[in-house]
Amino acid sequence: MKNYDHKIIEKKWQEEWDKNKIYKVADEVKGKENFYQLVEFTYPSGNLHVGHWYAFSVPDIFARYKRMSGYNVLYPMGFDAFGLPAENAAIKLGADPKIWTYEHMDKMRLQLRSMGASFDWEREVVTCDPKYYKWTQWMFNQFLKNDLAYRDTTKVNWCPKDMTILANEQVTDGKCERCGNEVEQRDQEQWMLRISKYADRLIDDLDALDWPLEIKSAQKNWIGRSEGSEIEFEVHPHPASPLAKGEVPKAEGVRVFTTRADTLFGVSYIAIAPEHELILKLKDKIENYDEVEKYISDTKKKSELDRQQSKEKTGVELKGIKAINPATGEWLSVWTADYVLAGYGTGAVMGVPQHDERDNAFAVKYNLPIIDKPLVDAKEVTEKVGGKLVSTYRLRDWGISRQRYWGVPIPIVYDTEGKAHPVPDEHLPWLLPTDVDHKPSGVAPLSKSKELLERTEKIFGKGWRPEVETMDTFVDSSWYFYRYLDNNNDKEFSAKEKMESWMPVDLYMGGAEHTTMHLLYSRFWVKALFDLGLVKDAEAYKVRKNRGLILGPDGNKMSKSKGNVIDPDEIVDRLGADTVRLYLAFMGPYGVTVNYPWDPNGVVGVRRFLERVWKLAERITAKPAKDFGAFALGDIGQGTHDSKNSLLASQSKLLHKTIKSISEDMEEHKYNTCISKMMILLNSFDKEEKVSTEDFKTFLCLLAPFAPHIAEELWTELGEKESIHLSLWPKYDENLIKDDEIKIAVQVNGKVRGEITISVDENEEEIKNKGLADENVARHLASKEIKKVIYVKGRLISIVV
RNA sequence: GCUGGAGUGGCGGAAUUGGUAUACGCGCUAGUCUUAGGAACUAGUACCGCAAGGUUUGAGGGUUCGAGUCCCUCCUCCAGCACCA
Repeated sequence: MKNYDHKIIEKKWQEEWDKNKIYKVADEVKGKENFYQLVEFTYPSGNLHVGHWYAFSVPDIFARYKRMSGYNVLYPMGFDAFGLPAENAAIKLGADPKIWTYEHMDKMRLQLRSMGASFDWEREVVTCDPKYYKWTQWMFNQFLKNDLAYRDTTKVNWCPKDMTILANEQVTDGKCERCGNEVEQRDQEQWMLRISKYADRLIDDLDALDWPLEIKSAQKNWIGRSEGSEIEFEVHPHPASPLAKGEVPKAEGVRVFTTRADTLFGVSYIAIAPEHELILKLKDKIENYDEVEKYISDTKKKSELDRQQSKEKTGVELKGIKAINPATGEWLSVWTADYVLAGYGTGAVMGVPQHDERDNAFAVKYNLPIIDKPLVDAKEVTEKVGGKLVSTYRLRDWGISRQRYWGVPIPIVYDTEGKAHPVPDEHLPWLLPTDVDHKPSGVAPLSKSKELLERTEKIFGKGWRPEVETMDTFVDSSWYFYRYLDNNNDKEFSAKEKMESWMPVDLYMGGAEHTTMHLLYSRFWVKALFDLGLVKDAEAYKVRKNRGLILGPDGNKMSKSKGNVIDPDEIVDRLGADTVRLYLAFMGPYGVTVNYPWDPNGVVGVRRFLERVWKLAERITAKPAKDFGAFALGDIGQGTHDSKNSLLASQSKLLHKTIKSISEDMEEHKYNTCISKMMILLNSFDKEEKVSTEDFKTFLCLLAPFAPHIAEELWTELGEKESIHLSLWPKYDENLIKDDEIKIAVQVNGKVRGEITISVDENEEEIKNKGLADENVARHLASKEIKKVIYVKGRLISIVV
């Protein structure tokens, strides 16, 4: 046998598996249960990093384990191919975003294949393919018809120099991250999806899901339901104000939202958001309107993030107007303050310095009364003052419009009056035009496409114009898992019977960073489809596991500037895909959000393990010596385990114990301990003079999900004709793992003082006596009086003196 | 600040879920082999101590025959959210 040359065997088997299509998945297989394992598909950045390996090759271990355990496993892969990097390449390098993206996908497909993962590539999904986004647009149309999509104005960060909208994270200290220019808040019309309508169900349906609690609570907090009261306070021009001119003050109402209606008697002022409509309405009655106006325009300069982060409370009193506390009839001053957010609740709060920290800070700063009144029943008082009990949410509707090129065109056209109409289904996919200039100019790139305009006029009539916005890429990833099931269907987004056989997803593994965005958007999307009768489940993911990050060797996040980036291609080239897979799985348990640093020595240690497996195989395949007789290597079948043969019996015992515990750890995604148990087994095999071929083959089966190439190679060397990956996961024999004799500890006052060997059928009294008789134990008992002797079955004896 | 998670050798981590703490791997030390070794193999390796023995799971307390695991107080780190009324 040759040396372990990963380059040769990995290439060979990847080609062989491809050729024989061993990972091709049928929708139904007689006698097998379907198992749908999903991982978040990747953006085609053009280069696979260690994070991708961790995200895809480690879950592949589980997919392979499930397949060997008799399930019909679907483990698909695709590309989330729309998005900003392609467009930035277009702006910077003059690249065509489509060509850029498709070239990157070609490159990444090769890199992904080098993992030796068991993806069924025939089911690949690419979100920028018109065959895919036709259905994204179709779903948008469905939502539009059912009042789940609407047009509204929202505030966005606008960089006047770059003439582009910025995400919150692209704004630092109110300045554009790229050019350093001051960022403005600008009103932007956009298409919105009514995720807020689903807020209650998105919270309540979490209960039935088998998801980690931390994800559930993160989503709950994100949605942020709070139950409280809406109470109206009358607002009057104050009779004493010179602007009131003796008129009978006319009342306006300001509704406040509070979770503490029980503190209504302690209200000392009212504060409204600077954007609140009341300010304009009472413009004429506000004595210090100039000052108020200045405060409002100052507020506009701050991003929402800045407003929320500043610790300092600021505000301006609206002089000349007062509010009345509906419970007490007392006059209250009215303020505008930027700590009150227009988008949350009603955009107005009642200030209760006695019971709220922020209100207290505000009251102290502006010298407002701090009123200490007894609490009342919240429900009762709400009703008494004519308020109502309501829930309010932190979650806002989802704005899906982007003024970008490389995305799904929103399938809307406007008639000559400017009224919006959906592009009828027969014209879908509503294609992304190609004749655009990518240079940012302050308007959406699609507005410069002649082709799109001509298409629109040709179909709908002269004077009609197309929507020029594209969709947020979170839309694309909200439903991709349905498309894997039926990726070539041009009649439906996915056939009902295919969804019937596969959905919901049995296991969804992904990054913790997607907990509140992707995962929540997708849950909303599924519920909307469900309500429209388009899918059969209101939740798509039965089990979700989040994963952590792989850090650089220095314990920091990998980044080019820190120079701590591990290049997987280089390591795969040097040590092999099997080694990288095994090492990533060995670092720690999967499915917990813990970050592990990459240890360049650790990965070599794992390679060593595979080398030793290879050497053991060499011993086994070597020509058996003639006089080995009944024990000849390679000659012992699984049926020949015989307790009279002590050598093989002890070997089998460990083997079967290992099968049992690896199977258990697999189910909990503790791949690290699976590997350590394989190492222990190998250590024991190495010490044996003889190892049966059957036992070694069983070992290879355990190894196969982790290191699929080397396992396949050695399996074939041992004469097997069919792929190891199509064989069955080993079963353990309950009788073989039973111990007749076990060692138990003997404690004196909680400290281990001895160890005795007992046989399983010994009775408790005998065992206790044996323990007391142990030499070292007896020494510690000395002449002390024994108060109690406790025997924990099969574990220990505890003696109390 | 709030919420969630976590603190175990020099390092990544293990611990049958309240029952012999430190499995497995890395690193380190010594040795064997070698022209050489950043290879391979063998042995050792939680800490203190020559030893007997003692100590140890972020700190302190508690429950228990027995606590890394349960309870209370505190400290530190990580993640998410953050003036949410």
